Amino acid sequence: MPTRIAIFEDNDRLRETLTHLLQMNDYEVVGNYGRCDEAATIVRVYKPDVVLMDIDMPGESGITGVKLIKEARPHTAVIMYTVFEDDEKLFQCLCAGANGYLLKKTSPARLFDAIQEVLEGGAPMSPTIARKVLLSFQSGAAGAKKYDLSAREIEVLQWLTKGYSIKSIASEMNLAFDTVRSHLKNIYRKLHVNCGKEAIAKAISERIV
Amino acid sequence: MPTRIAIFEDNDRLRETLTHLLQMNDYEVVGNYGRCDEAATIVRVYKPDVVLMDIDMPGESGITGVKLIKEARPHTAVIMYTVFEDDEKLFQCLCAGANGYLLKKTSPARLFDAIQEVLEGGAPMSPTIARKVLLSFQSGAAGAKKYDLSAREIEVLQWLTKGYSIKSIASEMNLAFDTVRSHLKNIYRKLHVNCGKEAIAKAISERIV
DNA sequence: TGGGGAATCACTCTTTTGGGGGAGGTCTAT
DNA sequence: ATAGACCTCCCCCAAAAGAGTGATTCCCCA
Repeated sequence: MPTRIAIFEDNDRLRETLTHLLQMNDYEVVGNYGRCDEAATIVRVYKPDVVLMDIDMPGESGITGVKLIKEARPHTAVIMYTVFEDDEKLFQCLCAGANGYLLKKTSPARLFDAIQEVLEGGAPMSPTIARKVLLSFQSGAAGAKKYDLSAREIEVLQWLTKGYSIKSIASEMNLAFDTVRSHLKNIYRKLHVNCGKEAIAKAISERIV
Repeated sequence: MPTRIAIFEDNDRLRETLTHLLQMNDYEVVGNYGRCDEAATIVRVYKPDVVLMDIDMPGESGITGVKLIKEARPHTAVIMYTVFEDDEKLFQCLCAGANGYLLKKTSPARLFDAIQEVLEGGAPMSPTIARKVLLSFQSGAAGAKKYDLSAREIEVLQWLTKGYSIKSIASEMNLAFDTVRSHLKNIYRKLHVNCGKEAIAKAISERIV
């Protein structure tokens, strides 16, 4: 049986074009919609295998759309299909559960590949997107250098981000309690924070450690 | 001029095969090595555009290899080429700065595509790898459900992970100081931690919030 | 050779946190 | 209606953390 596809895209012209394009290639388009407010109901009723989701639409955004679909029918594969390539929207989509992320400049051939890929459990992404995703993992030295942390300070910060108390850190590093505290004071100053909790939040979210 | 490629792979047979395969397709293999202890020097001297890097090798691992190469010559594109698809090794490679991650079952055609893709600033990944990467962004509800946190507790935890003090959280949420503390006590119990610092570390690294 | 940063440790003082209670209200499900 | 959750707030007390100040080494480098 053919792959069932639903399209959420507010540009009427593009939506129709996509629909025809897919139909000509033996896909079954089970619905095409200009907004995704009812996305949850739609996927429950029409049970698409794959959803192509735009981001910028009237009413609920495609980001919300992904959330709705993933809550309603988690195994539905959702491929974002958008012009946006800014980090903000990208990572919001990924966190919402998107299975792929294609830019609209993607060729039809690649679009078909992507649909196939996502059906096989992959995660199709446009090259620049994949790059952003991998870059988001880059860690360590960059952040530490940025804040000019010394080797010892980095070490203390690493223990801190594991949730260790000052006493425990001192014990682990074979240092006096006050020495660790001294390092921490310098760390807080360099990171522009006022307490260990902020330091942990900053260190982890900016991947300093 | 042809693309310059260096190969780090401890299996002699595979290494030779790869070398010939690449040479037959107009790539210039500037070196192939059975270990990556000297990777830093090698990339500095031979200036490859792309490096194919195995993980399991005698001496330094390929993960260390990526770090060395990225420190020595950051714009060198490194594609992991390995049989491993466990999360541990995968994310270590990505954090070390890998630009791509291919499983050894990848077809030669796809390998060439990947080299081209990484040269164009992309991030070639085998489908199952790409999937793991995207999955690592899935956040929120999953973790929160796992630890059975209530809506209010999640809200408090979110403020906490931003580094807010109890007093500030109370102020932000228009609650009494003791109410926030009460929520925190329950959060700590549910997360199996003993203090806010541990809670922040756990919440962020497990993407509970 | 003198300055400066890093690393080490010490003391005091105040504020913040965590752990232990308890208590009253709402809401839901049985 | 009764039990069990959340959510809300209160008290006490001890431990931990933060802020300020200062001192001693060691090593690098200008």
